[in-house]
Amino acid sequence: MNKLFPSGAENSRLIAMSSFDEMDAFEGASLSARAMAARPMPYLDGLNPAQREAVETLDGPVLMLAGAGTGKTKALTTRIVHLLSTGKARTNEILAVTFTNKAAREMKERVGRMLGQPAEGMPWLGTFHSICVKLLRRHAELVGLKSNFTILDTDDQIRLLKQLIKAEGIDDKRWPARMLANIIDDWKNRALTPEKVPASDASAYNYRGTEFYAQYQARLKALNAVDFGDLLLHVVEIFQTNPDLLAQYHRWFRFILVDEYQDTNVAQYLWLRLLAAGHKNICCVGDDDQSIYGWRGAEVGNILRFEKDFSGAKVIRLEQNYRSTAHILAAASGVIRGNEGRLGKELWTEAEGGEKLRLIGHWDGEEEARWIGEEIEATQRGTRGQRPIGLNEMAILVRASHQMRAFEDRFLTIGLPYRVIGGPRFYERLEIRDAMAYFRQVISPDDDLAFERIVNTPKRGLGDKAQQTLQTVARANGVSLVDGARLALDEGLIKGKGGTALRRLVDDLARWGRLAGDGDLSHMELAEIILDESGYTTMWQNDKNPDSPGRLENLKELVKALENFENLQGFLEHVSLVMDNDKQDAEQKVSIMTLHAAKGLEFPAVFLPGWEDGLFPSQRSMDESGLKGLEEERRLAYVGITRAEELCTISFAGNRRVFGQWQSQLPSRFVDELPEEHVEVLTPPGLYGGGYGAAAPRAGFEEAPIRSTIEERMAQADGYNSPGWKRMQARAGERGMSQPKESRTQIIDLTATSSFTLGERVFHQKFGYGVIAGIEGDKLEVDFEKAGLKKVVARFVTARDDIPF
DNA sequence: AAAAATTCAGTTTTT
DNA sequence: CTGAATTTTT
Repeated sequence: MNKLFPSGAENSRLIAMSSFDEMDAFEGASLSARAMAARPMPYLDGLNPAQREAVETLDGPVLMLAGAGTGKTKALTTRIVHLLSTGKARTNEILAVTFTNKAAREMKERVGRMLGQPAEGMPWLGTFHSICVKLLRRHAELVGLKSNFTILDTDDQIRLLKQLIKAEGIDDKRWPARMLANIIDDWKNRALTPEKVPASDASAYNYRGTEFYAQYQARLKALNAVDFGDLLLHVVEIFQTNPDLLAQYHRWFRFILVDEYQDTNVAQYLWLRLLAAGHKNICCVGDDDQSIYGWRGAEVGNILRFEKDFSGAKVIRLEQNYRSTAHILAAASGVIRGNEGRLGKELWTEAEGGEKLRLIGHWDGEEEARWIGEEIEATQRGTRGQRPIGLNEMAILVRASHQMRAFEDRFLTIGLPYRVIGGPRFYERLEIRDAMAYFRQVISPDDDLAFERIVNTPKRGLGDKAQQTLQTVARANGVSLVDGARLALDEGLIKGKGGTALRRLVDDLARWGRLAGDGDLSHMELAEIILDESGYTTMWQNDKNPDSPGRLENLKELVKALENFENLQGFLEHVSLVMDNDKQDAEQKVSIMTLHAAKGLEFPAVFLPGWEDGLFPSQRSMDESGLKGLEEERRLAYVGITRAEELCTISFAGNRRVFGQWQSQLPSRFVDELPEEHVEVLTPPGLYGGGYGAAAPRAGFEEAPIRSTIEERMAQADGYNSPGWKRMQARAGERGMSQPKESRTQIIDLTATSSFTLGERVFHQKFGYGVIAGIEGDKLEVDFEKAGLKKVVARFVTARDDIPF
């Protein structure tokens, strides 16, 4: 045990720290090395050769390139077990870092299961952020913080910045705080402190970005607070400026494991490099083809450079896939092949058979949702001719969250149970954040941001002016806002209704603080008291909005969640780091989530809607990051396809509502990259080929309406490589959209004004035949024979005699 | 100071 | 088209 601690003359800080560390040291070490080594190693049996190599290569740097579904987690957890079993390391000597809490939890569980004992003794298995919090609490004073610092979330961050911006008299309309927050985040991701921001970034935020960054950091320090980026950055700084302390950790963490290495940003990379500098026993696991977080600072370069960074690194490829059919793998490979500069990896499988991927185009987003809904029901029943698949085993993966809406709408109307993963998070809801601000204020009275949030919530008659007074008094006396409030009250600066209410709040806060200190009450009781006596609960009870009852429910849930924690502090810490809330309900539901949220998951049946240029690949990615952006989008496509085990259905729509405005869409370029021989094109009769709803060009009769012949339609129907398809793809280049176009996906002139006339007989795909009763720009009022009077968008309607059949 | 009206910007993706 | 945020009205 003693060898873990520095012997002889170390400076006092290290000694002090050692005693701090002892708890961890004794916690984990249980089985003696010899006892473990003598045991057989049955856990190695189920591994394929590559996995086995990854598990057994314990010393020196290892890069495990693990493709999707190749048993990465298995290899990683087995490696930990192997380290422990061979006596190479004890539980507390392994630093294992993940990105998500979910991944950390899963790893803990699996290690525990394999060891046949709870893995509680892995104190250093966690996310980058949670491990950094642990480290930073120990050494906070080295960066001028107190160890009870608060962790701000994005919301607090922006409010803080807004204050700074306002104070400088800048129009935060032109220069939003949001933008500044993103800039600062980006700098922090790149491990740049205000002094280190390069000159090339000087123009950021109207040439005042660095200035504000420095101000912001100073303000954080004054508030004894850190934001997310700081967690990494402060720890890096501590290590850089305290080599002896770092050396201590080198001895401490004898083996380092990193999950999802392709997602690390510069700060995380530096952090790892510092920690691994001694022994170089670092094993990074990742897949360059699944790097999809470039936009938030992840550097694919980190994984591409690994061999250079760690000389003598062993690179092990896991390529045997245990998840998907050969068709799915081939399709995924076909798409990802389009990327340059890959480390190179080809997934293969022993599995045989399986269905091809399915590709289908739809008229618009709503029809896509409708079709997928029906398809899900058919798949569930097994009507489609293969085994019935439960709703839990199906997922819809979208590029952007706003796409979810169409599915939710549709599924609600047909009563198909669904769950949205990664939607608005529980702890981000207004009422939860308010409640937590109360808790924060009670626990740490100096938390001015919390005070600002609660001072007039519920309404206490303390408006802008009163709050301004508080700020002034607090600042003039150099005290926190609560204390400032006390002073202001004593001075009689705030009178009347607001004064009374403020006095009451201040007294309440003090009282709750004492209750918290006494420890006579459970923290759950205390929480309830705070919420009730502050009038916060009452506020929602009196609110007549339809969502108020839900909010009250959430507050109840919040209090219930407290059960699992020792005290309020512990809870608040948990919340700031663990923002997940996948409450597992037992019901069978289809999952709807973004492609990003789907990474690491798998489903027997996967639907990938919205494969349209501009949506996926997203226009924004391509505008902002050009080819790099496109490649990341392509990796996203790869991630999407490889989530599927048996059935993968890709779809696109010809028309979609964007910003409330109808837009025509072209199929994604990724559609073209799907290898033909692994794809089956589904073509609902009558959808393609200028039939329904094809508003034949009517602006100006000079242009003869282009209409596909029946032969052409039939040719088109058997594949997306048909001439019609190719022609449409060729037209993708002309982004002008000025002249009417015809194609199987109904490219329609958006700029042409409607040329329908009153009284004209028309046809609408959903409502049938009708007569035009009114015209408003591109909107028509149509009196339908069956459906009655409706307003419809002109291009949904075609003249009666356009109907071909 | 609170409610109502009006404008405005935004849709990736998140530890 | 929606929700947030700002401005105007009460």
